[in-house]
Amino acid sequence: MAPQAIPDIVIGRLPIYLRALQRMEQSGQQVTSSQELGDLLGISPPQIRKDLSQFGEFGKQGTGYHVEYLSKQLQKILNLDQVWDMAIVGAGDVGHALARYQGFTDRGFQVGLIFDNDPEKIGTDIGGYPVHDIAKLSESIQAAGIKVAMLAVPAKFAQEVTDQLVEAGVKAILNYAPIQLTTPASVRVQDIDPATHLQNMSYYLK
Amino acid sequence: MAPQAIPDIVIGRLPIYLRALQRMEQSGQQVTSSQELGDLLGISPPQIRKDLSQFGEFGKQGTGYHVEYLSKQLQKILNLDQVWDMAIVGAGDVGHALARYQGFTDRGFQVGLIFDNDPEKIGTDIGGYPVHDIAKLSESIQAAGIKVAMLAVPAKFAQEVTDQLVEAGVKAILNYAPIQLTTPASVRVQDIDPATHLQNMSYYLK
DNA sequence: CTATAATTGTGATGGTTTTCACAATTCGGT
DNA sequence: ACCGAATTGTGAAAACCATCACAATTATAG
Repeated sequence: MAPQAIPDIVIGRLPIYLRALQRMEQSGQQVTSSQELGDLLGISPPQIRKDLSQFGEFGKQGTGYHVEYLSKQLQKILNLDQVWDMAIVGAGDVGHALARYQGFTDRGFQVGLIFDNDPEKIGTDIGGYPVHDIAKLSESIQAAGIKVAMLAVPAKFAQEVTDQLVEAGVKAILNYAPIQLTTPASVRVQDIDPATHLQNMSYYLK
Repeated sequence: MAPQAIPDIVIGRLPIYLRALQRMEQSGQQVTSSQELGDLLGISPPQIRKDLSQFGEFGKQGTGYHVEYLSKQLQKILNLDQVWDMAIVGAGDVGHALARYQGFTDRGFQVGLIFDNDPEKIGTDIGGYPVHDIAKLSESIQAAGIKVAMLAVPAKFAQEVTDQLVEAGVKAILNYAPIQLTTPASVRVQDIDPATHLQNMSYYLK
């Protein structure tokens, strides 16, 4: 029998655990426990243990988890034992902020190519990367073997650009456009829309 | 018995429904169905019907939902029948992009106050709004009665600023800092961390 | 060396969420 | 006026997920 598939919801928590562990690593902490992680993250300790146990036995009874070891293991599980090149599509304010964001380093990602359709922007530098003509999107991405893209174009163009990304072989899209993208099941999409997140919270206001 | 509390997970889907409905409104579409919404959003039609039924009966059998009416109802449920003023804390790249983002209008939010601690930035204009000294954070937010904040400061300062926001009466924080914030239960937090979202998808790569 | 406290990994239990199936209703066409 | 197709709202069933409780193990202190 095939090793039981891991629920999406479990995968979604692993990067949260990893973020906390890397923070501990940086501060020199060597050991932690499901209790401590849980307190820190607002997640119940049994939940954390159960999530981790899906992938193996990483802890030691009575002692807890070795921070660096667990961190490395999670990185391996999440395919972060390599650095993923990313394409940024759209060199507006959001694309700009993403290109200059220092937080990708050490978390498994780096900027590869940036694209825009504005002749004024093409050829200029953003965050040290040249802006390429979106006309060459598919071609360049395919040539570079890029599998991950961040989409920061107006909603109007988002689906059309997505289709090109998919055609170019991109398998993961971080979507900043406030629109539901349609992709084949083999392509993952995660949406980041500040208004949607805010609306979620506003239910609880008043 | 108290009217059964609505699960968080249901609330989380309402803004998604609303976004699709507003798009339909803009394109002049007057009527939709759980089937059409489901196809569009990748959510099963019964799920959509059940979610909506938690709040009332908005549809008509045989016909579906009147787009404008349902949109208005969802806005009311989400407390979006008013415009919420927001504070932006941190006038770096992210704060900049948020201040200039045109997507809040018509979705229930608008920028109120912007803060930074950099003397070079204080007093300058971003997106038409003046940047205020973060030293006056609590005071100004309290005076303006602001309940919603977007946090775009370095991780290092995020908790400290959060404490001030909480003290000033902020009840909803959209957190762009890559760190787990600690707040009283009465304060909602939503995290936006591109690296975390990317790491989630990278599990499925390869 | 032993007792105690801490902690994991996990089977069993309980709770939540999603899906299903269908009665009830509406609309359009004839 | 009637029929068939479309669609909602919802109770019941199924699937999924989180919590609990505890045996097993480890470290520490006396």
